[in-house]
Amino acid sequence: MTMDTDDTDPPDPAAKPAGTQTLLRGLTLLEWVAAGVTDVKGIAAKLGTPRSTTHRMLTSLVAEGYLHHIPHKGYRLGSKLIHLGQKALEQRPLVAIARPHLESLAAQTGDTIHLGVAEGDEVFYLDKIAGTRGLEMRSRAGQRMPLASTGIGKALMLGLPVARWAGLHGRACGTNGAANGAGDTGGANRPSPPPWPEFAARMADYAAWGWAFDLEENELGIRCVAAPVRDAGGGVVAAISVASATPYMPDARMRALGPLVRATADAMSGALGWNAE
Amino acid sequence: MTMDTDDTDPPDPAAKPAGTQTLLRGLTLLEWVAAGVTDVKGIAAKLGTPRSTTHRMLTSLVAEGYLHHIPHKGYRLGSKLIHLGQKALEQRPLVAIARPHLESLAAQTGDTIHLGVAEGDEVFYLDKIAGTRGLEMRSRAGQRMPLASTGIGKALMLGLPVARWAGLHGRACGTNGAANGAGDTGGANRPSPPPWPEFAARMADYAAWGWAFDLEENELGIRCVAAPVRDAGGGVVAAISVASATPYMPDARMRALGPLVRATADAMSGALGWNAE
DNA sequence: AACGAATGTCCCAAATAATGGGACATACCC
DNA sequence: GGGTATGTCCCATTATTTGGGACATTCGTT
Repeated sequence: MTMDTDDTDPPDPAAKPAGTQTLLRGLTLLEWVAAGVTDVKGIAAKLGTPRSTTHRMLTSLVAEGYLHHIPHKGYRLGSKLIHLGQKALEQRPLVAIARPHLESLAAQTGDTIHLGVAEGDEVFYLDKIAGTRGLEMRSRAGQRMPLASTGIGKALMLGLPVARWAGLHGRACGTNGAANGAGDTGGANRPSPPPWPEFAARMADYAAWGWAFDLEENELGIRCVAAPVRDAGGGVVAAISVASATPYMPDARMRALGPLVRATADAMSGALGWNAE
Repeated sequence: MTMDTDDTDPPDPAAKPAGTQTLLRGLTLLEWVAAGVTDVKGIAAKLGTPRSTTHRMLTSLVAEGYLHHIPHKGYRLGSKLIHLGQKALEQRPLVAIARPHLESLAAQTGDTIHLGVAEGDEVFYLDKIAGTRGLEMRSRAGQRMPLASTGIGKALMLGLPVARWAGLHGRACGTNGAANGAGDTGGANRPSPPPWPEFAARMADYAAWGWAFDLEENELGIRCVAAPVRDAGGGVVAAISVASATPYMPDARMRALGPLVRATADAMSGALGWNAE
């Protein structure tokens, strides 16, 4: 038979303590179809249900739009699933999903944690957990910053076409608060990112590592390590970062933090449906 | 955004000829959650099942990852649905075939590109490539819209019998969200298509040209140019469109875009086995 | 601090809803 | 034309669900 997508894909070996056999079976059926089993016979086999029963479910699912039936070609996932999937994405309160991970990271590092997404050419902070090191960063959820001048921003840029990097870099250098509605916090002398050649070189490294640094390029005295968070589509939808005062962030510690931050970001990605492939 | 707990959203009033009550109920439950009903009581009400039964299904669905349960906040769609939704998209060969063409169009125009198919009296968006003009359209894959009120929809109508045009036009005017599964997020004041005589006249032009326009008839400030995609059988199976804010879409540009969009659509048709007669 | 509303949990007897074994008619593949 | 995978229907049997209720909790409000 067609050895398409291998077997053993969506096993769903779990024990069913439930009292909803039919529902769960149907759902499992959908998963097998998602895994590439498209013929009645195969599905019945995977499910362990007789042809009769299997076919009945199949028909119902098609009638409701959860499956698409191509006469003599087999079954495919239907458009209702596309719709639900999209809704699921929308409903996912990123902040809520992220919280536990952020807290875990905060607990492990003791530093300030940020969660942000890209909005236009800027980072938009969605959440923040203050560090326990005494000093407080004046960042806050709801704030914006140029993408190219923050750790989170650079992590987010890893998900953008490389062609845009130069432009974003330029914006971060020149535009020091142009038409930015946000009342600037204070110090007018914001540091600038390094010149383009070096910036590009660093970004290349960050891309290779899977996490990014910020070496006092945005705020003097503050360094941070960030990593991108991906969703089911593989696109970067957010980024998280661990930031602290330079004294607490020697080079060695930053290098050590990289894998940890990335691992946390990846865990979040998983919660969003991402599958490393 | 805020998930207004609308009513009348995903009714699914259909008659259940099936022999799979439990499965269908569970699926309907998912749809209500997608529509924004997040509390047990509300769901039970919508479903017409007792608290006991409802809760049992809820628990099973959560256990399987189809729902996400936030302790005292209610239920949300789970990540398994995000996954299935993604797979559903992947399984549509059309999406895969279309991608490169859409990307090419996006690169050439810099605007937002959409791919959609007809489902009943509506357009079903399958894919979208956001434009590079900064502004973001709130459309998304998995969404539905009346056929007669979008550029893609009109392009799709070119493949339907002329006899149905009037009916579809009427539906787009009157029905402001009938049994539409999409919880509409915003303004209730959606523009209407032009009166029938003029609508018909324009459609005739579109048919002659091989592409269609949308002049802020669906969304104020948004104009678009669309063209139908045909398969080997010659039937219209999908449509693509280039959309942007009115300032970027002066009449002259729309006229120029027509041939380009159509050429891209034809290229896709070719990939699907279509041969211009 | 107390109270009411909404939920999370468990039980269980009844009966409804799903099961699965078959018989047939078709549509394809070779 | 023979073989095979499916689409369709039936039906008696029984396993699967159902749904009413009692409690323990938790939360928001008074």
